[in-house]
Amino acid sequence: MSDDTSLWSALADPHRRSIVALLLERPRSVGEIVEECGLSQPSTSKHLKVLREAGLVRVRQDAQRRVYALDPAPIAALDAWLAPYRKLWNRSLDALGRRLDETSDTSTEDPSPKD
Amino acid sequence: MSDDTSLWSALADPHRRSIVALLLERPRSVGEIVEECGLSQPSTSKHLKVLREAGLVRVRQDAQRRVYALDPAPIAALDAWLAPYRKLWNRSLDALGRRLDETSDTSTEDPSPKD
DNA sequence: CTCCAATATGCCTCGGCGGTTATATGCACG
DNA sequence: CGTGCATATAACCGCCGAGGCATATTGGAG
Repeated sequence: MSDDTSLWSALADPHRRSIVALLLERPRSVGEIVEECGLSQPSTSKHLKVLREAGLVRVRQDAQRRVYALDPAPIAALDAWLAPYRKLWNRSLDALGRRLDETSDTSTEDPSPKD
Repeated sequence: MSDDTSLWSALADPHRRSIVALLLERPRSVGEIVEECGLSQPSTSKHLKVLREAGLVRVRQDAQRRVYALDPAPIAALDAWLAPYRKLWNRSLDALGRRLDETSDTSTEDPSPKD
């Protein structure tokens, strides 16, 4: 059930955004995630449950370990939500940039999210 | 300044997302917003305060009315946050068989969304 | 079968959020 | 100056979410 609200509220938590950022690098087991973001194991498991129910992550069972990985679909949904607004800020950036420069590409320059 | 968390949690509420969507069409006074999304006036004012403090909206005072309008900057921040993940799901779409001739730049290449 | 390691889940507490009602503030107008 | 409209704020309350601790569950090793 990945309705928009569960997706947004899943990402509203900074710890969960950290987890998502971790999983962007590579899939990880719960233990790794616990160690990386310094939360307790039960708390981490709960966050992972929220992310799971929001459709943001998937689990693969490997012996006793459970390896979590990002599911790109909800990210795409976010992107779709964002699309109309992107027009808006492109427009206003354009209005600004008209006086500044011709740099129309102010987008993806950030290789690593730290959040 | 609006940290990421206040931005995300501001958008985590469906009513606030409705308000933002309303303001995407055009700036509106509080009364209009109240009428459109069916909330009470105090509740609406609170939501607007949250959006204001997240930097998502700005106010212009017009006599007794206060006209709210979208500020595109935080939307751009969201877009920036999304960028690394967008690469991910582009990749997976590719894995599904889509042949995207992307060179190395999967950034905003002006998708020209239709109205 | 038993024990252990890895993870999930239940209960409890607490702080914050969203809603409502009542009230304050600010501005225009007679 | 007082009245009325538009909006913000205060005070209060119910609820949900996040964290901690203890415990259940599951799979593997011996």
